[in-house]
Amino acid sequence: MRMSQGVEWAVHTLLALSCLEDDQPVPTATLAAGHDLPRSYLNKQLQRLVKAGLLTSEPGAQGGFRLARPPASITMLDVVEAIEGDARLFRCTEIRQCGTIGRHGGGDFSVPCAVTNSMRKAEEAWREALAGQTLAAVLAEANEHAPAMARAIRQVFGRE
Amino acid sequence: MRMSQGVEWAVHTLLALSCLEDDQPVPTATLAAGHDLPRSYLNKQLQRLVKAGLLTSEPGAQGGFRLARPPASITMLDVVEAIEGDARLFRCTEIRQCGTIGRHGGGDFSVPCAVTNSMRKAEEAWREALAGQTLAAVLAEANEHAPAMARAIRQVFGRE
DNA sequence: GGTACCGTACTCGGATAAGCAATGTCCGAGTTCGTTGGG
DNA sequence: CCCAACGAACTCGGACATTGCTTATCCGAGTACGGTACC
Repeated sequence: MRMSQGVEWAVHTLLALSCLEDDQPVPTATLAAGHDLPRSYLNKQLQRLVKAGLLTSEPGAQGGFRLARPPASITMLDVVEAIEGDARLFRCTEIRQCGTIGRHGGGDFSVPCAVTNSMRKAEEAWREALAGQTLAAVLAEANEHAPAMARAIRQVFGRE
Repeated sequence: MRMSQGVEWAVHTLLALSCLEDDQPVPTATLAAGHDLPRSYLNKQLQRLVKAGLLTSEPGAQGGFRLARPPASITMLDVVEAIEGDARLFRCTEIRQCGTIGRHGGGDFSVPCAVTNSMRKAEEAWREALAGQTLAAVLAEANEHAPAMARAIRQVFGRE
């Protein structure tokens, strides 16, 4: 049970895009070089962010990606769901209904399984914690310990 | 990012063992038949529960597994960690230090990455929610909608 | 000189392989129980 | 009749294949820009 590495890449890439003050798109190659990531694979993650409505893409020369929404309206949950999908961590296969116990135990199978309920509660706590943190908040915390980063990004991306 | 199916098996198996009132061990074959699970693979999960101190095992004829602690002192987090390991969902690879941005951005790399902090907070909320639910509580909820289950389990396991 | 056309370079996008962990299966070491032979 | 030794059956435990997903890569479709020929 490990989160895809693409989530880390996506968040850092979104943070970098958040530091830009203009709206010019940034190509995958530049974003990948920004953190030494494989270009083509990063591109796949960015495509997912586009499908989720977090980025917009521009084809052709001088094309690339740009934020579709302000960082304050993008939550960590948005990013995780964009990359990982909205499937839940715990998938109930209803084994309570199977086997000798399931056949002889009876019970009301229309109500959710107690095990599933328990797992679902914990997962909701996780999702709420993710939804409560915006990209802007994470960026603010990052800037505390790396105040020069935003400007460096603009320079590396050829914005200044 | 999907939780191993073994977690579901482990919880249901622990619940079944919680319904027994004596301390006689139950072999893997019986537990597997209880929910129509592959016997050998379930055995692998049970081994992990033994290593985690949730079960004790008895070799030889009339051997099997029994609970090592009362259900009220076993939390959902214990079970998840026993099966999945204690590794965190999000693994930071410190890409903030890599690439053109990492090299030019500077900043204090001794403090944890802001992205990691954000993910860690959410994960802690998840773990606390899991730790706040005991096996006994889940069993109580299950008994509400399946009051005959406990006795059926004892019968199927040859206890009555 | 201005404009329309064309070629080139660059971009995203999805289709296509490789690696690794989760899943599933098998056989061996060890223990208990029943049996049998002896006292 | 009681006890000890033996054999067999049963159990866990870990080593060995297989599947699915994550990771990684490549090439094609489409677009913007620069140059060039024409009006």
